[in-house]
Parts: sequence; C-alpha cells; structure tokens
Amino acid sequence: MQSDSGDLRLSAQVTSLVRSLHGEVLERLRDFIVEGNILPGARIPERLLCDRFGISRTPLREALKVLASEGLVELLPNRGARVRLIDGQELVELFDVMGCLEALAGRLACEKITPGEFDAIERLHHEMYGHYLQRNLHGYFACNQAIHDRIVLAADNATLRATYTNFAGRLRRVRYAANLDADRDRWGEAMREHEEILDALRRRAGDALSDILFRHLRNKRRAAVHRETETLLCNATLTATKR
Amino acid sequence: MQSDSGDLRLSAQVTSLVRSLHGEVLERLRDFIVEGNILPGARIPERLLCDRFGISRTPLREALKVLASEGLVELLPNRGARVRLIDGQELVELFDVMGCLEALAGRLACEKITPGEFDAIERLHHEMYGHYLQRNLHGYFACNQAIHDRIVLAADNATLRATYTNFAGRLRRVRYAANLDADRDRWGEAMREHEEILDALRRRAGDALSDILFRHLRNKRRAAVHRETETLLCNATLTATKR
DNA sequence: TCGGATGAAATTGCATTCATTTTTTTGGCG
DNA sequence: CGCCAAAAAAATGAATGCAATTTCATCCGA
Repeated sequence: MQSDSGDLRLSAQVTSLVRSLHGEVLERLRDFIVEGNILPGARIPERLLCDRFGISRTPLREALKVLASEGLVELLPNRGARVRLIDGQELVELFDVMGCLEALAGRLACEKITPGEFDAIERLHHEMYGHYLQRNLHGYFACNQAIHDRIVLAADNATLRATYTNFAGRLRRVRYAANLDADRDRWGEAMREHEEILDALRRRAGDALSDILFRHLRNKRRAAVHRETETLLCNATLTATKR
Repeated sequence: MQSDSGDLRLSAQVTSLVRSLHGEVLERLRDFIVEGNILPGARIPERLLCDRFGISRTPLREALKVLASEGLVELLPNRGARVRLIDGQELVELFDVMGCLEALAGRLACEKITPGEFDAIERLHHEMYGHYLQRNLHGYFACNQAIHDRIVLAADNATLRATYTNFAGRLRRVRYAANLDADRDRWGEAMREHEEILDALRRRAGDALSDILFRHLRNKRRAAVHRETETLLCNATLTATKR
C-alpha cells in the first residue's frame, strides 16, 4: 500500500540492519533528513511521519532512536524528535573528525589501492578539473565527492567506511557547497590540494596523502564555517522553537 | 519494580538519549554486552532480556536497534539479535579507526590542553610506570586507559569523544589485555611509546603526538591480533550457532 | 489588550495484542 | 536407529491500546 521500495543500498552503519519495515523506514527517513526536508529544530510529529511512510508508530520510533544515536535527530523526553541543529562549534568538530577519517582512508588507500581504482580516481580528477575550468560548480562537487568516496572505498576498511558514511551524512545536511561560488580563491586552493592528493596517491605516499587530506578538510572547514555561522544564526532564530 | 537506576552517565553517542525506559535499558544492555556477559554469536531471546530488565519488548527492541547501529549486536531478520562476533579482519579495522581517532585527539589536545589537565596525565603516567615496574597488569591497564581517555577529553571535541567511546566499547569486548602478560617485549615497547606520548604532549607537538599515537595503536593491534585470532577461532567454533 | 490559569485535545512512552516466521517437537517411514 | 515431513510451540515484526505528559485553546481578571 504505502511504498514500493526495492532500494538495495545497504544501511550506512551496519549490514545487519536488514530488509524490514524498520530498516526500510530508517533509510528513507535518514535520506529525508539528510536531504534537508525537515527544518532543523522543527518538531516532527510521529503521526505525520507515520502517515508519510504508511506505517505504524512502532517501526518509526525505532528508526528515530537509531537516528538519534547517529546524531541526526534529537530526542526530547515526551516532546518528540527534532532534527538536530548543528551549530558552528559542532561543525568545526565534525570537520576535524571527518578530516582524520579521510586521512586514515588516504593512508590505507595507499597500501591497498589497485591500479584500476587509481585510474578511476585519476579520470574523476581530470573530469573535475574540466568542471573547475568551466566554473561548473555542480559537476565539480559531484566529482569531488566521488573522489573522496573512492579513496575511502580503496582503503578497504568496512568499519571506516561505515563511520565515514555516517559523518558524511551529518555534514551533508549543512550546505557548504555554495561557498566556492563566492570564494574563488578557495576554489583554486581546493583544486591545487586535489592535485597534491592525486600525486601522493600515485606515489602511494601514505604519510603525505594523510597529511594533505587532513589539511584539505581543515581548509574546507575554514571556508565552510565562515558562511555557515551566518546562515546558522539565521536559521536558529527562524526555526529553533521555544523550550 | 524492576530496577533502581540513578546512574547519571550520559549516553555514549548523544546527550539527547534521555532518561527514559528506553535510554535506561540502552545503557544497561550496552554495558551488559561490553562487559562480555553474552557470548558472541549466541542468540538473545527478547523475552529473556525483557524479564531481566523488567520491561516490555517495545523499549528493549528500540535499544537493540540502536546497539545494532553501534555495531555491538547483529540483527537477523526474524531471527533475533545476537552479539556480533568480531573476527580478525574487523579487529584490524577497528584498531586502525581507533588509531586515527586517538591521533586526532592527540593533535587537538596539544592545541587545547590546560596545564592542569597535563599534570593529571603526567601523574597517571608515573603511576602507570610504577605498575609497570611491579608487573601489575591490572593497575597498568587502568592507568593506560585513563591516560588515553584524558587525552581525548583534553581534545575538547564532543563529537570525537562520542565516536571514541563507541569504538572503545567495541574493542573492549575483545580482551587483549592478557597479551602483555605473555609478551613482555610488547609491554616494554608500549611503555617506551608512552614516554614518547607524554613527551610530545609536554612539548605540545601535535604532529609528533599524532604520529606516535597512531603507531602506538598499530603496535597494540599487532600484539592483539596475534592472540586474538586464535581465541576467536576457538570461540567461533564453540559459540557460533548454526544458521 | 495582555498575562496567566484551566480544561480539552493531541502527543508521547510503553504495554499488549495479533499476524507471520522460525524453531522445536512429534510422528511416520525406510 | 536415523531421517524427513508435518504439526505444535515459541519467537519475532508490526499494529493497536492505554495511561501519562505536553501542547493548545479558551476564559478570566487585571
């Protein structure tokens, strides 16, 4: 009655969250939130979501509990769930953790990457460079993310992959893409960093790649936090509800 | 009727998992598992746990879903939850992720640690050294863990702290403490590494501390995996139930 | 008109119930 | 005696029900 489903993507966290209403709802709700369909801080009545997904409250509540443990939503006792709003402080924290995960991924990737995987990344890099030259922000970001994802994949560490996916989801809720639009310098800098990344990966220089990736994320953060603090302040006053 | 409670420890993951039957059960069950009270791979009948905690299945099942997302238990569709058994491969993965988290903690700690915090760690270090000289394994490990925890605390990054706590819990289920007992060389090596750690922290040398901590964990891993693969193989045949 | 109290409606937390699937037991047969 | 099929028992997944809490609307007095 409610939905088709057939989406075979695995749960971000653990493969054991199997096909079931609960697992189904978990993914759909996570995507729904990550894609920014609910305003941070806004109350989410269970009933509404139940209707939306065509299920009863039990599996929905289970999903909410999991999303809370993932840090995407916030559970207030007797007052329901709301999308956690990420302030500047937390954004900084997230970027640092993300940076260390990427740094590890880079290091491991240098140990384990196959020539085929490297070639794929190299192609993505050149494609990304094309987008950069054409000032195609959307294409640029798609390639960018694909590259980082593939480095994580090449690291061949399922635990790292799951953790990375989790944090990527949290960060994705915060749109920092637009920054490059206004900040051409940062865009150029990012592109140069990616040249370094590719070079270190080619040389299988784990230490160097690890360093570059961590710096890369810190620079990303610097660019992101600027703009984000403003919009967050705005959001906070607009959507944060009374306690 | 069922339990007192009054344990004020916060949830490992997010502070929003508040006082409620669900939150209560979540923590108790997590501790119960982390402390190794359930054999990995053994089936855990819901009813049994419900009786044990004196609650109905609803909050228990919510807790199980969360623990599954944390990677502590495994949910098989229609076949209940069981404690995930961590094989050698995953152990390696966990140590690497743990190493990168500790490395980040060390780097951040160098930026933020207060003299008071450093002094406390230094005292712990000397206490640990005393235990080492006396071959007091238990005391040694308590100090060791306290030091690592305090470095993470000093890093002043709640997101990192939560993630670290999660992984520490997963690893804690795997007893690798006994290794040092048989492997005196490793014990000495670990002690020397800790000297380096303290030294780098004193100098607030973030890069160096980060490196040392990562290496430290890799060495820990090397020592752990040896022994663990054997016991795991044993466990697997003993407790892994038929599918 | 504003602020606060009061009661109704809605929402949440948890227990219980029901349908489905799995596991165990039982019985038949080789 | 062992092996497979079928029925009974148990366990799980999800929906519903109910008590407790919160939220919202209304009313009263200043």
